[in-house]
Amino acid sequence: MALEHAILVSLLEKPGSGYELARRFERSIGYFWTATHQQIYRVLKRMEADGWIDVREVPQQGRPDKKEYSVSGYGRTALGEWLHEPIQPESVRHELAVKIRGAAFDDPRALIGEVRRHQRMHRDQLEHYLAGERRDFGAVDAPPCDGVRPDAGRELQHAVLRGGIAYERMMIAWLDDVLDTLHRLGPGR
Amino acid sequence: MALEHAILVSLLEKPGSGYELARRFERSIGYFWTATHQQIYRVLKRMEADGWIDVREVPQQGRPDKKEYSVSGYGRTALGEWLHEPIQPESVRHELAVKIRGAAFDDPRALIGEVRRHQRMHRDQLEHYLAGERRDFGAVDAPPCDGVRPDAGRELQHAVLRGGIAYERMMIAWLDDVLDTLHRLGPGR
DNA sequence: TACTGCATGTAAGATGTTACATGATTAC
DNA sequence: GTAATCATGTAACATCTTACATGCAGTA
Repeated sequence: MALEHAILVSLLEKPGSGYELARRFERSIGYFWTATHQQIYRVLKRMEADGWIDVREVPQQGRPDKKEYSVSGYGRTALGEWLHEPIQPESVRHELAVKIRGAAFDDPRALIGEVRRHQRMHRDQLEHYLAGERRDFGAVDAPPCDGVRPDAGRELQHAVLRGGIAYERMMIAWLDDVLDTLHRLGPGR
Repeated sequence: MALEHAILVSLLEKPGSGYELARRFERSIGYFWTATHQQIYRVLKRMEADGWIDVREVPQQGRPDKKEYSVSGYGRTALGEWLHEPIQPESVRHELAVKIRGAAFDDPRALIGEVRRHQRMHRDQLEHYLAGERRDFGAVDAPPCDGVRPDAGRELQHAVLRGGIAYERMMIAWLDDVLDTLHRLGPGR
């Protein structure tokens, strides 16, 4: 029941159409919460019916008109309430871990290519995050100047991005470990 | 479409009933793939109908009879095929990350307690993993003796466990970073 | 007597995925 | 002309979650 809330956060950061939200869920917020455009349109309708968001028809030239959604006061309250609720344990799905354990019943070395492929994807994602960090948060971490209030949104987005970076680095290192293990084991049973 | 395969792996490691599988999905394999007993019973039925698993009625004394499932040759083939398929990108859901970004539109400091709670849970999970590692894989990493074939299943389970350990350590460190950030930001807008 | 563990299920509803559908503009 | 981008949706199906349901044995 949190796609609604992810959408609220995204619309508070910047109002936009269903299409634009779908694009954001392919990057940025999508690194921590995925959704397809079909889901988004369905949920936007419900949120509008519930009064969490307002719509504004935006006529455009050279491209189809769009509906720009923004968060209503009511939606903001709903987000606040959600923020104060404790999170319940998330359901985990690490398909690669299941495959690694399954490899014991097959030829373990057959997984090597797949693990390498994943490692490459994680390296790419890390590069992507680091490029984003350089672009959006600069290379130097300037110490906060006295009297200058740090921008909470920016700081928090950066903190989340640092989490993504730490995750990718951890995965790359772990997959090195897995590759070592797979190489040590001979051909399967 | 991978709960089937997680069940195949678990049943290959050790045959068992639906109830026992449900318990395993609360520990061990459950650290990488979650499932409730309702899901498990439903999928076991389908797998049996598809001939992936065999059932054996086991009468018991002092407790209800159970159905012990084990993987058939056909199921083993299905697992092998799945192992050779490339994994497609998994859908991510990090509710805490969404909340952290959302905190910019509320009082960031209100999240501190929740973040601390998560950090405690990750510390507990780390302790749990480390205890399991000591118990199941011993404190010393004995160098492989010549001629002694390492047990693939054991080695791979250990590799997956090391992944869990690395993940928890990364999360604990990142949440320290997040706590620093939340403290630096004053009360919300 | 009440609770916990073992053991198996059904049913309803929410959510997520995949495929289909339309139509204009812009770039190659 | 062909493909990609912008923009919005519907429909069917699969999966997941939550609640309900049963019944016996052992323990506090």
